[in-house]
Amino acid sequence: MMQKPSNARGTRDFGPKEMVKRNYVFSIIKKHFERFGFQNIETPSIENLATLMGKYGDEGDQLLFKILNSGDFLKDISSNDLTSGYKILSQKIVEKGLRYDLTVPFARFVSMNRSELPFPFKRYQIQPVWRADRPQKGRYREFYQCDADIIGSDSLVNEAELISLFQAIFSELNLNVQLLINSRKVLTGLVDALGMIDKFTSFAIALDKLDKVGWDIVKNELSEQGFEIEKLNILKGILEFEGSNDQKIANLKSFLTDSEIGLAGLKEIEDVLSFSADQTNINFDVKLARGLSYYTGLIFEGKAVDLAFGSIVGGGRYDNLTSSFGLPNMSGVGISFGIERIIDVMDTLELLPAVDSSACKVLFTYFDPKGQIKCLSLANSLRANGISCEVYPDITKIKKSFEYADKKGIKFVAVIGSEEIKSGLISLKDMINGSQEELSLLQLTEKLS
RNA sequence: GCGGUUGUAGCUCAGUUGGUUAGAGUAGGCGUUUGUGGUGCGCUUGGUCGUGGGUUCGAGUCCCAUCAUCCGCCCCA
Repeated sequence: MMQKPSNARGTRDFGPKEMVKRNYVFSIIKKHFERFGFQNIETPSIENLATLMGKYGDEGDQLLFKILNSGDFLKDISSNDLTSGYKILSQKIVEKGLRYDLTVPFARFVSMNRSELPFPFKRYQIQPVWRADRPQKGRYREFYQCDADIIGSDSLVNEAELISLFQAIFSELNLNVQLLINSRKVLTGLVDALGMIDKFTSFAIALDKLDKVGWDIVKNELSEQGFEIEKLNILKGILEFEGSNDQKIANLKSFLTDSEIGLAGLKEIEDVLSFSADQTNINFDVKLARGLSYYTGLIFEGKAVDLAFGSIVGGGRYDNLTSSFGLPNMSGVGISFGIERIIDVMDTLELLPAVDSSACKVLFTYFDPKGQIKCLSLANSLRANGISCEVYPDITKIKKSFEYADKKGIKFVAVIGSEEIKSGLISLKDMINGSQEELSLLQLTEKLS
């Protein structure tokens, strides 16, 4: 019996129409990556599980897709192993996993190729990643990440370049965005000033959801962690402070006077902003925390202004990404474009092209075997001149080929019948306005070039 | 991992308190004086009602389970 086919959970097919839209966004991002001097690399979909495990926290480890060993994966398993729980057992029958992000494979790559790469090394990578997450709106089990990183330089010029890159890409995509920036050091300074330096992670997680859940919930969560109410009230004033980036920095300076690291963070933000000629869509936001634990310096996050859709860009500076692969002291900074969400947002705002600019321009059609042969050779002449075209494959009612061209959005149909073969001309019909004209091959080539 | 929503034709959905051969629109196919598409008209192919159990004389409709879906939460892009 035939069973109804379906996609694996959380995965999607992309038909020709979707691919036109996706390729449009991908190509613009790729173009700007290269314009800023980033070099393309790819890494395998499959990594050794040892490379991936422990890099994303306990939650992340659970979301890794694991690949069962091939062959008789049970041959070395004892009955004792079978009763010791899935965690122990899976270590013995699973050695590989699907990549969870592009950053960790990149770190492995840099560590392995350190002697051959030019440093600072700037790479970009656009590949799918997999997470065994529960799918939701804007969240899939297979999705593309689109990362650009600079590793091996701690200059703030790199941060400034990434901000320029961000602005260049969204300017061309014509999507209205805002970039929030902050520094992990400022956050550290804040926890320090609150006297709770050992609670940094809980503090960052609570702060990160302030916009979503409101101050009261964040306050309760922090006071349960042991933060003092009076100090939290002072914090509230800082978080709610409104003004220009410079005013916010000045305001925080007075609060962080005793925190060396906090002031250093503020200085970094000042410096990076001073590199940026256009600051209209850049906002210093103390509330920005970002979940990933490997960030150590400046962090940033991009959001669409016209549509609430979560963050569509994330990034920041990290100091020790490659140290777990045996390459210490490599400072890097990276930006990741959430391309699936960018596409979703732009699709909703109807900013994506509906027609394929690379589509065929002409469909050749005919009535008999003589016309068929003629069409094949005419098509190849056009192709030799860089014009994309196709030949309708079947001898059938001519109407069929017109419907086909219409559905595929092919703009012209060239008809070759006995009259055309006799005259040596081509009847070319414009499918948009319905007009028809007779052209020589030369005229046709010129018309479509 | 937790809570809720929804599963009927390729797609969007209707289907009254359980009651004969499960409907519509749209898409697809064929035709509409055969060398011309988009709009019209006529005909027509598609469904063991997500799957598996149960209650009943009788289940698309009620109950249980399971899978999928979408929406929240955790987390994340």
